[in-house]
Amino acid sequence: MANALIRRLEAYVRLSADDRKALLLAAGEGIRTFDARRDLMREGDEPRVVNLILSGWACRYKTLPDGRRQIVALFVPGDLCDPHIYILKRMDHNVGAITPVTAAQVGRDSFERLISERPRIVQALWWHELVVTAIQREWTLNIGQRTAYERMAHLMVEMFLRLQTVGMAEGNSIEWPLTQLDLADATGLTPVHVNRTLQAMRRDGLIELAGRRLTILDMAALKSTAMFNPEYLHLEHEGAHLDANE
Amino acid sequence: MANALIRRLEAYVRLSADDRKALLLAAGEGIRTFDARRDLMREGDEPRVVNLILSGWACRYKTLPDGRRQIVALFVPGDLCDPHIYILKRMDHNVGAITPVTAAQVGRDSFERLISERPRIVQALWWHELVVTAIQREWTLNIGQRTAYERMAHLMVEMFLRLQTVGMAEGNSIEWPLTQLDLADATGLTPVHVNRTLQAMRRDGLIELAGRRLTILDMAALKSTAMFNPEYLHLEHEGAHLDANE
DNA sequence: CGATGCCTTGAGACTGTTCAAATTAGGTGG
DNA sequence: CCACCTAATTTGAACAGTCTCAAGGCATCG
Repeated sequence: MANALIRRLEAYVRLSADDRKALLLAAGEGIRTFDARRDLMREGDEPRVVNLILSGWACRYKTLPDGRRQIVALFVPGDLCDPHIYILKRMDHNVGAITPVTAAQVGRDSFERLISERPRIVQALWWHELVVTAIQREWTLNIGQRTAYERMAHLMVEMFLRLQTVGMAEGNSIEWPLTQLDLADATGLTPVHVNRTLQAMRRDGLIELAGRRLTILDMAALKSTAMFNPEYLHLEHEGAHLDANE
Repeated sequence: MANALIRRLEAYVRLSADDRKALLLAAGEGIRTFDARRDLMREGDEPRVVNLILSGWACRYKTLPDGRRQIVALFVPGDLCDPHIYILKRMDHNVGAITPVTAAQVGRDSFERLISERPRIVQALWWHELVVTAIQREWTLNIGQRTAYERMAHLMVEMFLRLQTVGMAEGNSIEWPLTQLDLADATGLTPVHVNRTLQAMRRDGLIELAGRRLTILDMAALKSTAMFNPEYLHLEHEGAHLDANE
C-alpha cells in the first residue's frame, strides 16, 4: 500500500531494503479512511500526525472569511502531507479528501524514530519537502501569470507527470476526479469560465475529459501551450551518490 | 549582522548561547554583497550554498519563456533562502536582489556540521522552512482569490509584520524598496493597475507611500480589507518546551 | 542640467465574472 | 431496472475588473 511513497522517494534516491522496511512499518500503523469531501485536518487543529496518502486524491485548501476558497495543493498517492508539521502549534490550512482517501497517519514518535535511525530517509524527506515547495512556487507563477487556458493546461500536465511517477498513468490518460468546481478553486477561476475553457481545450484537440478520466490527446501541444518546464518537479534521479548499494 | 536570523528563529524557540555562537560562526563565513537588481542565484545553476540575508531585500522569481515574471517570495533580513537547497541538482527559480544585499553564503559542509551538532537549531530550521512554505501558500491564496486592492493590502501587512519581528519596523512605517513594477510582479497585476490601486489606498487613508517608505495609517482597516489572518506566519513562541534554559 | 528610470494619466479593449436557468449525469431506493 | 434526487455540467447575456497601448510628467543622480 505504501509502495507509492517508496516509488516517489526513489525518484530521488534508491533506498535499501531496510529503509523500505522501516517506511512500510511506519506507514502500516494508523491507517485511516476518509469519505470523499471529508477533511483530514482542519485549520486551527493542533497537528499531531504526518499524513501519507495511500490511495485517492486530497487537497490542501484555504478559505477567506467570505467563503472564497483556494486549493493550494493537490495530493495523490505517495504524497506526504507535511513532514514535521507537528512542529507547528496550529494548522493554518485544511487538508480535504477529494475522492475517498486512505491515509497512513504516522505519529510524531514513530516519525522521529524513523528519521533518527535512517539517515538516507531524512535526505529523501528533505528532497520531498523541497519538491513540494517548488510545486507551490510553480502554482504561484501559474495563477499569477498564466491565462486561464494556459493555467489549466499546466495543471493537467503536472498531474499527469506526478501520477506517472507513481505508476498511476495508463498510457496517455489518468484518473481525474476533480469537478469543475474543484478545478476552479485550484486555478483561481470561476466554474463557468473553467467550463468554457475546457470546451476550448477539447475543441482544440488537446484533451478528452469525461467520466472522471482525463486523456491527453496531444501532449506536445499541451506542454507547449502551458509553457511547461518540468525542472521544478526535480524528477530525475538526483541522489545517485547516495544510493543504497543493495 | 546575523542578529536578524537569531531574532527570527527565536520567534520559535529560545536558543542557548552556544547555539547563537554556532549560528554567528556559520553566518560569518562567506559574506557577499550584491548590487540592487543583481541575481544571487539563477535558474539552472547548481546550488552550492545556503543564503542568509543579512541586509537588504531580495526576492525569488520565476519567468515564462515570453518574459512574464512572477515574484514568488520576498526575503528580508533574517530570512534563510533555502536550507538544504544543495540537495537539488539545479535551481528551478532565481533569487535576485531588490536593494543592495549582503548575504552570508554558508557552504554545504559547514551547514551540515551546524545541524549535526545543534539539534535545537535543526528544529528551528524546520520551523523556518514550514513558515516559508506557509507564506508561499498564503501567496497562492492571495493571488488566486483576493482582488487587486485586497491583495496589495495583504502584502503590505505581511511585510510589515515580518519586518517587525526582526526589529525593522519604525512605529507604523517600514522601508519599502519595491517599485510599482516589482509590486506588479509580486501580485500578478499590471504596473498600471498597481498604480491605480495604490492611489485608491491612499485616497482611502490606509497608507502613505513615498520615497521608498511605507506608512500604515490605519492598520485595523488595512488588515480587515486584506482579510488578514496572521496564523500562517506562526509568530507566537511555539517551541517553548524546547527552550534553552539559560 | 541632462538622462534615465519611475510614476501617472487616458481611453479603449478584453479576459474572466456574475447571475440565472436549463440540461445532463450519477447514485440510490423502491 | 426504473424513477427520482441531487450534484455536476452547460448555456446565455450583461457586466466588471484588469489589461493594453501610448504618452506625459516627475524625480533622482551623476
